[in-house]
Amino acid sequence: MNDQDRRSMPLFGIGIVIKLTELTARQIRYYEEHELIHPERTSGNQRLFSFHDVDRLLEIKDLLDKGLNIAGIKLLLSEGQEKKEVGKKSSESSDLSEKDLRRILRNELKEPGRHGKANLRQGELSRFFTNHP
Amino acid sequence: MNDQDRRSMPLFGIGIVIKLTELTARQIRYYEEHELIHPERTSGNQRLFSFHDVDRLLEIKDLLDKGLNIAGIKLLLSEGQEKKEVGKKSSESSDLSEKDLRRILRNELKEPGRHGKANLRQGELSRFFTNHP
DNA sequence: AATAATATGTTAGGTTTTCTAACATAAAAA
DNA sequence: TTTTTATGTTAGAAAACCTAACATATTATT
Repeated sequence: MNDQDRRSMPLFGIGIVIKLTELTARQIRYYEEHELIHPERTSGNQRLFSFHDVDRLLEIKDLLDKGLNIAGIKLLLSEGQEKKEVGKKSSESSDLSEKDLRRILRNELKEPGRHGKANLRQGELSRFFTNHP
Repeated sequence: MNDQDRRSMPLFGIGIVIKLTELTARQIRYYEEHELIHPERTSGNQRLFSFHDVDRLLEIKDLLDKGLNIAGIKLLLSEGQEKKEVGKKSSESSDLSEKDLRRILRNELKEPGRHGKANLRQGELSRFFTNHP
């Protein structure tokens, strides 16, 4: 089992995730509804979150704090996932380059620090529990 | 927050622990009843296990496989916990030195390997998720 | 061998947690 | 001003978990 597997292993119930992220259940489910996270389910349909999911949620929280909306966050976080996106004739849903948009958003956020609210920074949970590089 | 805190942070519901350890709920509760583990509880009295708890459970499983009973395991695993054991006039409950007993049990187990049942070895879960030293 | 202890299975009834779906609403965007 | 967005709240149902009790196979003790 590699690091990637470990980070995506379904481990946490929503109750613990609520405490870890300080998000509400409603928020977490809303972000899932909008495909920002994709937690597993138990056989009985209860959500099971991985380290990776929790990291994403912390990132989402951070970006919302910074004024982004769900659509923007979705673009930002979908970085690197556009692997075998087959059959998408250039610009399926938006009409300006998504890569450019991402770059814009990215730059819009380059002023760091001074957003001291979350008890766990950004996407640091799994790093917290995994390696200290 | 240090490593110790991380390892003892209550994170897992019993359902996930059942999968991780391949123990039954009955077994896990029985081991708690006999004070081999001390999982936290939610405000609603549901058990919440830490990495450390899961490690202990894997160790317990291993030792049971090797023929130890609960009492023996309890002695073995209580290693290092006899810090400020005040007011215990020498041998409270047993009459031969507990330290000796532990040493005996310890030696009884020095033939390793060939017990290939558990899917996760010994007390390796949290190491799996934390540092690779 | 007979009896007792140990470790675990099973079941029942109750409580807690989580689920979806619907409606409500403040703030932001159009 | 009207619409959209992100979140709150509520209700009813399902899932997960709880304790307690009784059952039982295996192992120890007498």
